[in-house]
Amino acid sequence: MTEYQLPKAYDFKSTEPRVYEMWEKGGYFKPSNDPNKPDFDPTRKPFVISIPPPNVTGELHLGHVMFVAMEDLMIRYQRMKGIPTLWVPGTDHAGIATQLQVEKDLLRTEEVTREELGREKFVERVWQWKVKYHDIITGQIRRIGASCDWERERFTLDDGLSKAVREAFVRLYEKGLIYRGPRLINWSPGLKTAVSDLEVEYSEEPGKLYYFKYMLAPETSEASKTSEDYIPVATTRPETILGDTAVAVHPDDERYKKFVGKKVIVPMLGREIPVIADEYVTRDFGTGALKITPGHDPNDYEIGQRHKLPALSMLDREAKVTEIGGPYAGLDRFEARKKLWADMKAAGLVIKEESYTLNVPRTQRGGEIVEPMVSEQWFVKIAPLAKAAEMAVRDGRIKIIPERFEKVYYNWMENIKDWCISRQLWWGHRVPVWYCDDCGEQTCARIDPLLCAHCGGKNIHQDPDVLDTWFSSGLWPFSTLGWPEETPDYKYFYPTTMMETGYDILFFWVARMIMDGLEFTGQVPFSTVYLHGLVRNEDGQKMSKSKGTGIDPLPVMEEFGTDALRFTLLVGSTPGNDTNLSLKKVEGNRNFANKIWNAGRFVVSAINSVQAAAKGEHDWSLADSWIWARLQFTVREVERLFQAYQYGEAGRQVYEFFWNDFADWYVETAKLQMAEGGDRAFYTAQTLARVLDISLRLLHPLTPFVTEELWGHLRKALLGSPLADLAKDWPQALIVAPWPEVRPEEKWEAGKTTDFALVQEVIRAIRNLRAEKKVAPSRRIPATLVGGSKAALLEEQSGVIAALAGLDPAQVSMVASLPAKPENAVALVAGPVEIYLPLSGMIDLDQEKARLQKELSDTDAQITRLEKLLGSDFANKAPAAVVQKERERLAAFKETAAKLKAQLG
RNA sequence: GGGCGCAUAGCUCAGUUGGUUAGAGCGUCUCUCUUACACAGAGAAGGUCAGGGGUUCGAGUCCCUUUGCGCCCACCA
Repeated sequence: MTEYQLPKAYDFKSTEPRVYEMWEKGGYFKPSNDPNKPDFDPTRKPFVISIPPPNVTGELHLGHVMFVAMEDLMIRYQRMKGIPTLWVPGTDHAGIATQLQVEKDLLRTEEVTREELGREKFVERVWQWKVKYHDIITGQIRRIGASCDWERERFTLDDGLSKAVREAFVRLYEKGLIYRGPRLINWSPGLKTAVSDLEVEYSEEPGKLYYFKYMLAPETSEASKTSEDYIPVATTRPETILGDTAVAVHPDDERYKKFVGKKVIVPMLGREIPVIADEYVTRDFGTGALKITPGHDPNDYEIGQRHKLPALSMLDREAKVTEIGGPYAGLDRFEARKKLWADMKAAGLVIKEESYTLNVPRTQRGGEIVEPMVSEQWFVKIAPLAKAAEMAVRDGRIKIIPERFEKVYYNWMENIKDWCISRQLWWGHRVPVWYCDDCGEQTCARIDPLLCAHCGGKNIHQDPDVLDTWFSSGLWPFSTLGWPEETPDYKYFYPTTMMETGYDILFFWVARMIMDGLEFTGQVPFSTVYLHGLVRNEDGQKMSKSKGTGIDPLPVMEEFGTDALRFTLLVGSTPGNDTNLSLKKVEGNRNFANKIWNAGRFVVSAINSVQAAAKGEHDWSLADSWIWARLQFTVREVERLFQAYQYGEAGRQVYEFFWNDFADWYVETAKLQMAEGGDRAFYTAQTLARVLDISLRLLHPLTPFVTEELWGHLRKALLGSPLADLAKDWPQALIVAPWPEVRPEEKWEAGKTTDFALVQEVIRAIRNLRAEKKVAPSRRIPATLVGGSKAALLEEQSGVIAALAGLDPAQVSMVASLPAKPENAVALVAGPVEIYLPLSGMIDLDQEKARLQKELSDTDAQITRLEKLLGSDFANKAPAAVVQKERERLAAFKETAAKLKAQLG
């Protein structure tokens, strides 16, 4: 006999790393059908996920745990179904984020700026950083249990992906979809780079609306010298007055009609600018007159284009006033605002200031106020790509879950603007364009050129800018598989199956992958997009490192185990909805993992106690049939819910099955059956083992570590026991054990589940009364059960009932009927069963009567309700099955009522 | 300005083709160291499913509307 001394509490700390190493070393993460191997079968359709690559910035957060939990669940489920699965891991160089971190680090530790270090040296330092933090983050992803194929790991800046980026850029360039030019872009003065529209976040902040006078220029003011010699204008950014090139009014605005075509004087600078008419102006906002700064405002820029106004750059890259600002040149934008306003006040040009709530644009990364300015940048002409990407979702080639995000996606695609892809950074893919100093032409090339493609001159230099991080991320699903090469991996695993990520990067990433996938590979990059919600803290606040409201996943995993955290995130969420993580929940799920473990310990000890195999067919007890039926139901439900992407609900169902049905009820009855010994013990151990086995398989995608560990013990225990046959075909590890299927051929019957439910009801009724009457739990009491049509069932189950309800087996009598009501006994009614507990000395007759009376009136209320229901149109219009169900319930209630009435005499 | 989500037990949340006694965990209360587990077991209390209207035999679930909270997009100076 093999004995296992499993520890009382599941020790996840030592188990998790050991189990993960076993998986990784065992090669279980690699696809079962590898196109690079000789036995490759191209007809087997794979299931593929590209990981959302974590940044190499060294911050593990709950978002990572969330996507690993979700994707690992999907991958493990498919893998157990025998489908070749590939989960491609990797990391993202994360241009701005990483460069900022390294810059900060350098300044802190060595007190050098990147400029002092120089580009080449700085980039070297970032690579060093990358190596370090890559190891940290991938170590942490492993720690969460990600079963991805690490041998296929990629980095957005590695050679292969750089080649893919180059290829993509050149193709777009050659197609004319990439262009360079001066445009109004979002400039981050702190980061000193352009950022895309998506990287700008707006926050409501208190500010002021400044009203001032635009004086009419002298030579045209003759006619209205005395009364109307200025146009009142309002602005939230007075410093931009320095860059004004017009004042606009609505063409139909009677107040200002006479000014249109005339000139006004820019305060403090004396420049003359025209008054123009444009329908963009809202008459009833502010003063109804709008100052136009084409160089520093997107709307003004457009108006400027329409009216051919010059766009003056009155701010430089550090947001200091340029020489355009005359006397204010060199001042910071906010100092300039103050000084200019003060000067205007002194000059009598100020009308008033008003409190005003501003919508301030700030950069997503640095957080400082973005300054719109005109700058020479690279852009992708996005409309053609967007159209195709929109269609792919509209025609169903890509499905987004939850569906409501499809609308959001369409809306974005339809209103998309060209994408500014150049960044004035050093860390990233360099723009593959060279400028010729001789002829001035551009050379865009896949391989670094030595000569100008136009004049053949040698004096060429590469564009200093790098590409937006998301430019390379957009290629991720195919670049990681070898594109642009037609590698075996690319041919077999692309297009991928599932894109699972947070809804917050739908535009940043998902949309761009779809556009790029269609453009470069001619195929959708994945067929399903599953968007999970964001993980918030207990108060529902967005977790933020700067605000200190974040929960660090590592200590949580340290305290409660990875399974507990994963299970909490999966079960606590519905697709697309945010979830608040509370440590109480994680603790509860730690308890669940421990429950699994301990139920497993019991099963293993039961297996170990079996002396010999039984011969002949399996003899099913009522409890055996019931638990098996419940298990089959759960298997079917989990399968249905997994298919419908309702992972949380699936988790809840297994949880309930395992804890309530298996651990609380079946294990308790199994103890009695084990005690019988002989064949009964064998069959019971067999049922325990089979139910545990299948439960562990169902749970494995949700709680991989504890299930793997326990399953290993179960397998070993079985193989060393008379039950060895059960496990003889099992694989070495649960991670590759076949996914459970419903097996209806077994000898259980649906009717048995209601029989067991009745037994449970009888037991509960007795327990309930005992607790109510404060009968000591250790006290065994006599009972008489009147079973009516179910008398035989009660007789058969009397052992179970007695043991679980605390009855004295020697004083229990099961009868079909009683000639007379027993004296001095408390009566209970459980369905068709009457229970008499002769609790002499404990009965308060009036109290008893009141209890029964209440039960009767509750039952009568139900009868009345159902009779009314069945007498209504319901009987005609509702489906027959539903009506039938209600009829049966009514009959049951009537029976109970009759019994209760008899009791009350 | 446009769009979306949420509002269910004290707390955190499930409840996905509308089916009639609305569930769980935590917390609370009572009891129990019963040989898998006190990270446990047994029992109990607790909800007019935000308000109003409608559709239907039947609404937590579908439609309209009001209120409150949150998010996304756009960015009227």
